[in-house]
This record gives sequence, C-alpha cells and structure tokens, in this order.
Amino acid sequence: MADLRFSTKQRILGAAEDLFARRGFAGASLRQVTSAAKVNLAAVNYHFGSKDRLIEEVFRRRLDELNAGRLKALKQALAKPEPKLEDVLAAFIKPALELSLDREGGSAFVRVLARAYAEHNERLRKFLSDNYGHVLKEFAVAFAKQLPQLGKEELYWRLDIVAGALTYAMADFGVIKRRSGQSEREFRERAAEHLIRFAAAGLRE
Amino acid sequence: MADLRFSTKQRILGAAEDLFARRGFAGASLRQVTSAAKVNLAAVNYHFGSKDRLIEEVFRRRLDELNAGRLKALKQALAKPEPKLEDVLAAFIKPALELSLDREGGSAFVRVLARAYAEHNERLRKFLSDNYGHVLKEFAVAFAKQLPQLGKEELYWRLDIVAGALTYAMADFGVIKRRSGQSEREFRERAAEHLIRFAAAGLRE
DNA sequence: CTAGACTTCAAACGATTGTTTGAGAGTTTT
DNA sequence: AAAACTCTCAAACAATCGTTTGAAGTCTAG
Repeated sequence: MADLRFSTKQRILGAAEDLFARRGFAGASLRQVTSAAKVNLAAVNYHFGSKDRLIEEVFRRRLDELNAGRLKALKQALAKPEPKLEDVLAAFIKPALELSLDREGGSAFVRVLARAYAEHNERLRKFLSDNYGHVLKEFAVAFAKQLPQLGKEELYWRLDIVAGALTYAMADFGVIKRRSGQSEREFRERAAEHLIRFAAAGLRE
Repeated sequence: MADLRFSTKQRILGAAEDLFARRGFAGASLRQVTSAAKVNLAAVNYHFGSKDRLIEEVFRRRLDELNAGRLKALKQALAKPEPKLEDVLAAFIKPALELSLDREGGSAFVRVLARAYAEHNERLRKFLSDNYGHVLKEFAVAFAKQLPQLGKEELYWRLDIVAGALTYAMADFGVIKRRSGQSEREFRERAAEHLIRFAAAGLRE
C-alpha cells in the first residue's frame, strides 16, 4: 500500500478505500488513512475539503467506470433479437464481478459498496442517486419489460433487495480463492452464472 | 422508545439495537444510546462493562432465541421422510424472517445483523462463532447431505454467501410494507417462498 | 532569477469519544 | 436500626476525532 509513485490524492483514495472496507466510514479515522497513505493529515482537507467529500470521491472514482460498463453491457444485451432476463442480469452483474475479482483495490471497493448498502446512510444514498440514479433507472425499465407480471412497486423493492444481496455476495467473492486447476477466467464465468441464476430466482414470479 | 416500564438494562439494549441499526457500531455513541434510553451515561459501563460487551449482549438477546428456533425447525425438517433442500432452507430462513417482520425491535436487529455481516469485524465474528457456531455446523451438515456434488470447501463459501445475501435481503424486508389487501401472514409466507427459491438457486449446481 | 501559485508540514483548535470516579439514594439483609 | 448491597448520578479523565492555521517547501511561468 501507499505506493509512492502515485500522487498524494491517489494515495489517499487508495488508503481510504482499503480502510473504509475494513473498518467502515465512521470506524476509519483520517489519521489512519493519511498514515497508511504516507501523507500529511491536513492533505485530506486540502485536496477533498472534508471527510464526507473524500468518501464521495472514493465512490466516484470506481462508479464512473463501473456504471459506464454496465450501461454499455445493457445496450448490447438489448440489441439482441430476443433479450432474456438473464441477459439483463448479466449486464448488471458482470462488470461488478470483474471489479470484485480485481486485485488492485477493486475488491476492497466492492466491500465498501456492500457497507454503503448496509449503512442506509441518507447523505450517501442521495449522492449515489444524484450521480448514478439514471443507470438504475435504465435497468429498471429493462427489468420491467422482462417481468411484466410484477407491479411497479413490487418490482422496485425486489430490485433493491436483489441488488443488495448481489452486492453483498460479490463483496465476498473478492475474498474467496478459486479452486486449484481452475483459471481466473473459468472461475469468473462460473461465479457469474451462479449469481445470475440466484438473482433470476429472486425476481421471477 | 425508552419505555420507562422496562429496566435500565433492557432500555439500554433496546436503544442500542435501534441506534446500531441506524448508525453502525462505531457510528452510534454511548451518549446517543443512553440519551435515547433515558438512562445515565455511566449505566452502560456499570451494567455491561464496556461498549464492546454491550454490542455482544445486543446480539445475544436475540440470537439465543433465533438460533433455538432454527435448530428446532431443522430437527422437524429432518424428521420428514424425505427432506429436501428447500426444507432445510426453510428451517434457516423462516425464524429469521419472522424476526425481521416483528415490529418490536426485531426488524432493527436484523439490520444490525446485516451490518455485522458487512463489517467482517474480527472480534464480533469470533464471538458469533464461539456462541452460535454449532448451529451453523448442524445446518452445514444438513446442507452437505442435500448437496453431495459440492466439495466441502465449495459448500462452505457458498453457504457463507447465501447466508449473507439472505441476511441482507431480510434486513430490507423489515422496511417493506406489504401490499394492501394482503394479510401479514400471507405476506410472510410468500416472502419466505421467494427467499427459499432465491437461496436454492444459489446453492444448487 | 524571481514572483506567484500550488502543495506539504507540524502544531494546535474545540468537540466528542469510551471510561472511571466517588458521592449519594434506594433497597435488602442482618 | 445498622450494615451491606445495588443502582444512579454529575463530573471529570485521557484519548481521539475532523478541521483549521500559518509557515515552509516545491514548482512553474514570466
């Protein structure tokens, strides 16, 4: 950790991501973060303004890419002649699963995401909904088309639960080591299959 | 909150449960807890010794009953002529779901549980494994019998993921309001069915 | 080379944290 | 009625929290 080739800002983000994953947002202090990042304590407030804004930047750094990947995958899935529920789910899951299996901080971030879900933090929820709400909305539309038997309200809370359960599951995937003799690619593909089947069962009537 | 008919100890436990659910273990201070419970600040250390031990008692109060219910349900399920995977899952899920739909603090506790899963807290994990590990072990044996195609290692991490995802999902159920015209009992039964199908998909090969 | 902007630094700010103290009230036991 | 025990209380403890300050350092543009 705290690779000195990176800039102060990046080192702070990396250390914060790791510590937020391990101890939570309230549980990880700025002194622990700056110490792990090998930067001065005041650097956080200089570069980010406050701890809350640092938290937001930790999310933004990964979510911009993650949600772009999800939208691209969704577009491709919907371009198929007869897209299935499983295709929409794959578009949602695979980019996140890739992140969770990344060794360069991505796996820590997925655990941060899981925490955010569990936290139900008002300020954070608003930030996420403001910045990435449109992605969830596009997915919701696609899901609604696949699950016409569900009412709007019912669909929404089911998606919320499924997204939460998936996030939690993926947070754990980063920790799990694959079976020996199984390639990283194989492992990822099979994990994605499981999660998709898992989620489909939760969504279908 | 803080019903003065209850003892100091019970009021502290109730307030702590609620605040831990809403702000996390690190996020909720003892002053917030004692203030909500309408007791003196020093009462926590007098009755529980420390904040960590208070956290443990919050768990113990609910988990003793929850896990006893799970064990009893498991025994009944295994007494059937040909128990299925779904029966074992039901024994695990239904007592917890009942707790999550309870209005008297039970729903707050399930959210506390979800936090504990997301936290990955070492001290807490040890406490839970020390006190309730035997319950999970009995379920693991039952699951292993239902899923002989899975290796021991693979079964274990799958159970971990499924338990986590279920815990998260149930934490959300406490918040969801049932459809109008649907009785509490109906709602619970259908929710349990969904979760069981959901979990079965994650476990089966 | 120097002026000015950007970044880092040690030190301190007031507020809040978990915990301890010792006095006092209330209850039970002797 | 005295002694012993249980519980509550306000006050204080050192430690740590997020944040701010102003000086020192580093870099770049003129």
